[in-house]
Parts: sequence; C-alpha cells; structure tokens
Amino acid sequence: MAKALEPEQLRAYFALMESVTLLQHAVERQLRAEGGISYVQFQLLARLAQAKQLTMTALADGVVYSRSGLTHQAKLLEQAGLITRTGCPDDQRATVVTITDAGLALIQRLMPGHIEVVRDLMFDAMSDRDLHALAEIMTRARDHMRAQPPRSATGRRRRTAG
Amino acid sequence: MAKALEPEQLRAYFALMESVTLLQHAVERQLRAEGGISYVQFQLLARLAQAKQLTMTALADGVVYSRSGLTHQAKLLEQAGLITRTGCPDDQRATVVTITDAGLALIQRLMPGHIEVVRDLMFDAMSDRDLHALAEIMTRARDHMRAQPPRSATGRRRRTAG
DNA sequence: TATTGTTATACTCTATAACTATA
DNA sequence: TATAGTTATAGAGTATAACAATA
Repeated sequence: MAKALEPEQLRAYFALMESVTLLQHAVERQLRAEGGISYVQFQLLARLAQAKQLTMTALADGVVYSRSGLTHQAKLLEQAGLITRTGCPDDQRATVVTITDAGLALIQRLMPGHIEVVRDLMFDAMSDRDLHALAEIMTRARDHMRAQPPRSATGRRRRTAG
Repeated sequence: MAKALEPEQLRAYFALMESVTLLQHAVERQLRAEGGISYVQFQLLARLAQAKQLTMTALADGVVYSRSGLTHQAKLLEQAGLITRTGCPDDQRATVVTITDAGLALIQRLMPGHIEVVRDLMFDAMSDRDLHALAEIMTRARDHMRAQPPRSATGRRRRTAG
C-alpha cells in the first residue's frame, strides 16, 4: 500500500518536526511569560492584526481545527479585551471577529521578543541562501497542504480561505 | 532591543509553522485512528525502536520537556504493554526504558500509513532538490537549536543527548 | 437540507512543586 | 549538594455531540 519514504525524506521529516517542536516550545515560553497568551492565541491575534476582521470560520482555518476550539479561544480573547465579536451583516449566521486596540498593542509589544527568539534559535545559524530556499520550499509546501482535502473530515473545513 | 526579522525570515517562519501544524494534525489523526496513540507517544516509541533502550532523561530529550510529562506518558505506554521500565545497573537512580515486541509491532504497523500521510501532504509536491535542501537546512537548524541553552530553564535539561 | 456558531461535557496533555532515593 | 525519577495536583487545550439560528 504505502511505499517507504526515502531515507532523505525521513531525515528531512524528523529534522523538521524536531526543529519546530523545539522552536515552538521556546516561543510558547516567551509568549506566556511576556504576554500571558498561548501560541494559538498569538496566531489568532497575528492573523487579525493583518486582516483586522475575519469570520470565525476564516479565522479557524489553519489555526484551530474544531469550531468549538475556536469558540473557546475567542471567548478567552474577548474576555481579555483583545478582540470583539459582532454579528455579520452579510450573513446573519456568521460572527465577525475584530481585533481591539489593546489586542494590537499586545501583539506589537510581544513581537520583538518573539522575533528575537526565532532569530536566535533558527535564523542566526542560517545563511541567506538557506533562508531563501527554506522560505520558498515551505511556502510551496504550505500551499500544497492547504489545498489537500483533510483525510477524514468529520465536519466541514476549509472555507473562505482568503 | 530586538531588530525586526527580515520579511523573508518572517515569511519562512510563518510558512514553516503553518506547514508543520497542518502536517502534525494530519499525522496525529492517522496515529490516533490506526494505532490509538498520540504523536508524542509515537515519537517515544520511534526513538525506542531505534535505540531499544534509553534512560528516561535521554528519552525525554527533545520530545517531552518536563520530567513528569514523560513519567506520565511512560506509564501509559507501559500499561499498554508497549514498553517496560527497569532499574539501571550503572546508575541506581536511573530508569531504563525498553520497547517491547508489541511496541515494535505497533510501530511497524503504523509506519506505512504514517509515511503515506507525510508523503501525500508534503513530499509529493517537492522536487528532489528541494527535499535535499530541506533535509540539510533543517538538520543544521535542529543541531543548532539542540545546542542552545533553554532561555529560562526551570530545572535540568538536555543530558546524554546521544 | 446545509452551514455558522455556541454550549456542555469529557478527556488528554503538560507543568509545578514536593518528595524519595542515589551519586 | 546535585541528579534521576515519581507523585499529586491543578490548569489549559481540544474534540465530540447536541443544539439554535440562518441560508
């Protein structure tokens, strides 16, 4: 059924996963210590900092898989005053999530330290050429993964991806 | 204090994190569905499948950060009959973890499907050149990260890394 | 009927601190 | 005194299923 991965694929896969695990731990520690938020919450806020407004479904896409998981996180972020949720004029079913000034301020406050961790841990030991290659490769990989249908979707997924 | 990441670094970082998140979700789903184990448990078993025997500390290294977290996982794996824990003759304080035949069998049973997910989601859309570059870059990155001292170590970390 | 989102619930994972035992 | 590991506990995260409301 499944052909084995080439040794080099296995090597790449394990190195990739372990690196990201290490990086994620470090980054989570920084976010928790300096901002009191989790990595998922940071991702949500970072998305909103770019887009200003997103529906719950659009926001969940690629960050949190289950709808209830996002509802939970949104509740926490709303209670912390970092986002607001309002009805959507176009579609009455939808909820529009907006980042608040406090949310923006938090992201801006956290970003330097966040970036410092990532730089120290990963990019400082990487040549410009490697960096460029990595960006290219992973951008393509991400786009490919996004386009893949989930292997066993229990509910709906992946809508309004823009 | 912290200089901003170059745009390309940011692009690489976010693409990397999102890709791995998507990959991890897919892989976790497969492992849970076909083997009833988590990704962390898979990682532990996969390590043991290679090394046969490791101390708790060596096993924790790079997979689970807290000692109690590993004790918890080891207990679950032991209850499931996938590993055994015995005293270490060299150092009476240490615990040696050994993978059982059932553990090996499980890993071998899961590996094809696991690999299939990784291949479909990531490597099928990657050229041989990209694969090679990725393996090189991430191997170096991992080694660099492993060598970095944790930013705020609460207890001990990183021993007997071999 | 399908989709958006919420709620309630249960489960898993992880970390912190206190503890035992050995080096 | 420092290290290896366990335990107890508490907190956070996520998913499932049932639900309400809209398309």
